[in-house]
Amino acid sequence: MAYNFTEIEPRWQKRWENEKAYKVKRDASRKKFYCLEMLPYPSGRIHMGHVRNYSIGDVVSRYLSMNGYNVMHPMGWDAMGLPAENAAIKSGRHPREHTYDHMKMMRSQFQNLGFSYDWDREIASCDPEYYRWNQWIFLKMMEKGLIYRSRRSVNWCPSCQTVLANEQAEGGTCWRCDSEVELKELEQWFVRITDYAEELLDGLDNLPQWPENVKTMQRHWIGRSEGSFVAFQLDGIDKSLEVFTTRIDTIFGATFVCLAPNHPLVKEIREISPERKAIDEFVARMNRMSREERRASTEKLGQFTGIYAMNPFTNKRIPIYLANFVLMEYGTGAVMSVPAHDQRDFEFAKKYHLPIVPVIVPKPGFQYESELNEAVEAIGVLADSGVFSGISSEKAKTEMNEVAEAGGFGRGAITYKLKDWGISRQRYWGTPIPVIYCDRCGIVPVPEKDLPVKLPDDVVFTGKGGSPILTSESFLHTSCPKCGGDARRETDTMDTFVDSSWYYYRYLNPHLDTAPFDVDDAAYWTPVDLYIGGVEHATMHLIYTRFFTKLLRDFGLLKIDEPVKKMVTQGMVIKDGRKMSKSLGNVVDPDDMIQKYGADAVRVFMLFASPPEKEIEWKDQGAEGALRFLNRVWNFGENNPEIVKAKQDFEPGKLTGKAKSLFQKLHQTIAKVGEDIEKRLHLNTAIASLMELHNLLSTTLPDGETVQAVAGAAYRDMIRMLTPFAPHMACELGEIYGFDVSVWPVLNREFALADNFTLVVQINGKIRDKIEAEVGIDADAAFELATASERVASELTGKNVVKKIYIPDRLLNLVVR
RNA sequence: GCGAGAGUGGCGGAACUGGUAGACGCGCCAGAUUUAGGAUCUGGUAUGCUUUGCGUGUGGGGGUUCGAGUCCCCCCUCUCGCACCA
Repeated sequence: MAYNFTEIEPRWQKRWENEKAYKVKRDASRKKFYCLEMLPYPSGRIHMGHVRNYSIGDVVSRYLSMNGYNVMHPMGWDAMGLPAENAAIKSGRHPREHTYDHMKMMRSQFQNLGFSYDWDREIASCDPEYYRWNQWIFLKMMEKGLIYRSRRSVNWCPSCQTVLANEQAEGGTCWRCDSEVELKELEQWFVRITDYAEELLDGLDNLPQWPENVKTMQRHWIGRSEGSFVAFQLDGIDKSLEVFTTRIDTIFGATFVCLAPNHPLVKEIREISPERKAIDEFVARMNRMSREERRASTEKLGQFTGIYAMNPFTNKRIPIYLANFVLMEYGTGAVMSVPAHDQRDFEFAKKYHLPIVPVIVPKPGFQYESELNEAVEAIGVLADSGVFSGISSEKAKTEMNEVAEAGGFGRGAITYKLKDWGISRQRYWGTPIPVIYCDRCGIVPVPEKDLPVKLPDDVVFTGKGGSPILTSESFLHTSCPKCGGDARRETDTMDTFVDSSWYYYRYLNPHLDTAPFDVDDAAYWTPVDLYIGGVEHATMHLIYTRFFTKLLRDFGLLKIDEPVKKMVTQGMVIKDGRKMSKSLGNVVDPDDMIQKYGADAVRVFMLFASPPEKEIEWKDQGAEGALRFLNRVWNFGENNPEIVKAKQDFEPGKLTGKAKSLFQKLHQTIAKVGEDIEKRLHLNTAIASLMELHNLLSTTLPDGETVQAVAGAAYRDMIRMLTPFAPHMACELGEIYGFDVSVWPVLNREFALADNFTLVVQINGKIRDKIEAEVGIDADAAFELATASERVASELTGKNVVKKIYIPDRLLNLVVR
């Protein structure tokens, strides 16, 4: 019978499902492996990126299971979020129905690919039994003082009267009605992730198995910087203004101060300023500028406020400006400007004709020109800096911090670019934030026993008039847990990044109703040994999830500091050199491909085309090639059943000739495939070496019983090694020919050693001959062999061999003069 | 601009610690089989030349070394990330 994947694949899929073939339990007697892939958003259809991501994880899971590991390999759904809510606005269907339909469709697509998930552990983040633990964690954080409320601006559509997500406000207009989007400030909930900034940064050093680029991106994202806060007294009002600087050593060169246009002090300054009108105009102008406009231009724009500040070190009066390049989000939203030593300040000073005073000598003997062309940003030795003149920048930083601290006008400090995590969303399809507002008691957390706070069903999805939750009377009105009086529920829901920050712990006990997960199970299964997903999550998700692990550890639930031992980011699947997208019309549908080539061939191609971290270009011809390979393997069995079933009655040590080299190749392949999967995850070369083995097997004509017996053994082991890649076909072949494909072949390195090698003879580094030689010969023997070659000998006549370099079992290089 | 990574046949890629560059596959060419096509099988496939051989060749230039795709320096190109972070 020809290889018929259409019949074979569904049959095995059904069998795996019925047998719960991939169900796992905690088992202290076995070594565990937690293999995790990023859970998908249930969009309804899987795409090639999913196929690739999950195929990689499936190979590792199956391989390690075959090697005796107790492998946890779960799957679930990142099921909350905006798309379902948008669909509800369009169709009127409840997001829940929509989402569960999608999950069902995608689950069956995953099953069509033959992935080895323990479906009994499936989770969906929209299930109240899941998100109640988001709420539980929120309450714990509240208890620990890690939650606070603050104002933050959101995109607001004045016509729909609703908050818009960034992607709904692209281009500055509302996605539904095209009105111009405004910024509106709302009270929102924040998590103090910055309390963990230091640990999140330092922890990166303990993750040797994470890609360097991901760690670098996280370091930049966290953005630690050491510097100083310094307060500048305002002239004329009893107020001071705090700046952050990393270069307090240059403070004697500070000739002005700049504020972010939205700095809170601006309101007070304008009251007393003679420049009030100009200030208002400038602020309005800045507010009109969109994010893109700001990003596009590096032109320095500023406005004098008419007010002055006192430099606490020089006691000189310097002007205060508003400047477009000062960001309210970072530091204090105010900077001291030292144009001689900071390029931005320099450009600003040039434009507004402000004095430029150098106070750092970068190198001994350095002379400043009368007019600078650019700022001198290097550190060096201080000059014209009062008592600090003559000391180094580094020393000055320490001493000036001390002086500032003693004088009560400053201190050394560390700031981060990482900001506290705003988790409020004015949306329906998310986890309700478990808080109640009472007129008498204020903000009251929902008691643990009342969890989960479920999303209401009596809501209307119009896309107008704020969050749909506001339309639910039953949800809105409640009683205060403290005083029992009338109260109102919080209507904000959580950012869905909360859901995905800890889901892999819930897989351990998806139905536990007394805790998010069992502490002992966590001690056994965690950390995740291998996590595979897209690089696009290098910062947000992968920082949040590290943060949650540290939180849960501090709540006493975990004993680990980091959630993931080895992280792998896989590259995109592209088509015609471009990202697959609906608008380009180049989307390849996995279902179509499975139908055409079978799941096994699709998997093999996806893994064979490229190493995981690289981009991969989908090509039908590539999948055809993979199918051809599988076909050849199948047909070998079909055409040679007596070989495949041949008994393994030979002594490996006594093999000779073809039988011996085939057996060597087999063991070389076992070694190679194992290493490629385990150490480097280079599944492409693993598959290549299986192809090589098959090529040798099919060209080694079975002449004689011993060769036949070895060929049979080689074929069976080859099928076993194919199981992680093409599980349906491998299982089918195992069943047809009656051998077990659930155990990985045993490697014997001794058998992998060849008897002969090709001795490469070089003269002065150029290859002059290649000679068959016995493994293990010494340099003299190699030299003798080489000189016995006519070609080498002719090159040597009349010349002296100055040096012989022999690399055992590889190469002999003769240096000749 | 800053940071990270990558440049190897017609294409995807291999070469793991400096030691035979191009494994494996795709495509292409030739042959076998076939009425034909498809499928399958066999062989070939970096490049130049005066082709039993010799030379050149891993983005370009230099260097270290007996020996460099691999290490070092300079330059070019591309991809990704960050982007006025004081």
